[in-house]
Amino acid sequence: MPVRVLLVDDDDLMRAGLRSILASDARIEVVGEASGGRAAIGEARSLTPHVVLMDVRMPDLDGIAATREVLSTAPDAKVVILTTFENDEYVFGALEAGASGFLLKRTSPEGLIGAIHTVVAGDALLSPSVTRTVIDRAARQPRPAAHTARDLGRLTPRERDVLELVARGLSNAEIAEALVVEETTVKTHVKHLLGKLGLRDRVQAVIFAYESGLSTPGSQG
Amino acid sequence: MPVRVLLVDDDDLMRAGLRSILASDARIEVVGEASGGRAAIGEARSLTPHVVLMDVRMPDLDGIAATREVLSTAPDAKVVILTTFENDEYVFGALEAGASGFLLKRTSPEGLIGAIHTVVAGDALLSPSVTRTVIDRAARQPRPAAHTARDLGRLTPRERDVLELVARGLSNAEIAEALVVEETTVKTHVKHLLGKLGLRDRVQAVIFAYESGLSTPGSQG
DNA sequence: AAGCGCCTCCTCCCCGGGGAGGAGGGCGAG
DNA sequence: CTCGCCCTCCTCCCCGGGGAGGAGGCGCTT
Repeated sequence: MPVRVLLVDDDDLMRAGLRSILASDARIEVVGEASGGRAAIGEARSLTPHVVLMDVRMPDLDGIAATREVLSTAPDAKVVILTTFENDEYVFGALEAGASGFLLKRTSPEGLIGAIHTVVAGDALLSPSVTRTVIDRAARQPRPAAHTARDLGRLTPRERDVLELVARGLSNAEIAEALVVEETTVKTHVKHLLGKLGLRDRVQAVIFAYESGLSTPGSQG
Repeated sequence: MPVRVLLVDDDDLMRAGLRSILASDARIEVVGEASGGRAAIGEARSLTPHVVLMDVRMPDLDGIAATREVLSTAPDAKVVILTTFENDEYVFGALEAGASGFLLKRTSPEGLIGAIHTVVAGDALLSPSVTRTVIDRAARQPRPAAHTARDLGRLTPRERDVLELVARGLSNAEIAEALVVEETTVKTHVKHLLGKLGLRDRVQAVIFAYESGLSTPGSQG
């Protein structure tokens, strides 16, 4: 039974190239292609590939977000990021999204084929130069976080107020009391900020607050 | 100019085997051997190898400590850990000590030779199965702190598991899936841990996790 | 004047989550 | 052996919170 592979890249030529490289291994079958993140999500669902080779930079939805989506609907699939750029944001974004591999496009054809078999075996793999940066973060952990500030900027002042209180563990009723508005108003603000930040519920909002630096450990008892 | 390599392993046969493998590559020269950590430190100083292949389990001084010592006196040297055991303590100990690679002894001869050239190029490299654990730690993050131990200590292991996933923003259903138990079981654990910690709901549990150091900013996206 | 974003508030609806209480099995300590 | 803790799972119940949709007022820009 061959390994089912889905190719995701906005560049037609790149997909064709990958297809021809993978054709050299009889244990690998390319079951489909997608030229964007949105399409990839649909294809991943309908084609049930074992491995998704995913580009990062794509017009409609980037590879990181697409990876997150694909894995949420198909947790058994393995996603290998394939990109030209070695970029910390990409690397950690991809890994946090659940990617099993992060390869640079300068990888050899044999390396790519080997990578596919490696991830189906349940192991992970990174390009050597990427490994360096990952190790640095695993050994001692700094923290970048740049895009979260941008997301916060999308919130209105009132929404930020509410988020802050949500992150303190207050209920909607308590927030309403604190801000001297009705509870329904609070619910509206919460609804909006969850939507803007792409979060499911207030639990994830608390996590977001801490991860983005809006809240910090020690800021309360 | 060949790559100068120092072999460190308490097993004579292993050193002989490594020597013969490396002999197949003309770009590599084995300049010395050591059968223990203490000896390795001295040899590394006098022989100025580019790469040290270091075993972990050794009688007098283990490979992790030896790595730390070697690199403190010869920061330009690259240390590659070579071990039979894939052990989290070894892996992170080695990486924190500054090792450039962590290979299992089941690595192929070609892989070993490739590894040496990889690290001299300034890159790092891990065995695939090790990569998996390193990624997990780089993506999510590390350890509880000491002062939470009192409160956390009141929780059963299972309750701590659940708290950790609650703090990641998972719903009860998702936690159930992750732990392979029924949702009702998860609800029971959640109920108990909330009671023990004196918290009202899972939102406050997330806050507790961050404030206590169980979760840390940077541990997720 | 028209349009837009923000804040405020509303209703209807549904679900996830937490409370209460109970039950069986495994396992270690006394 | 028995007691007690832990893990597992169950039912019944209720409420908080989030989704959908709408509305009025205010102040900004065009």
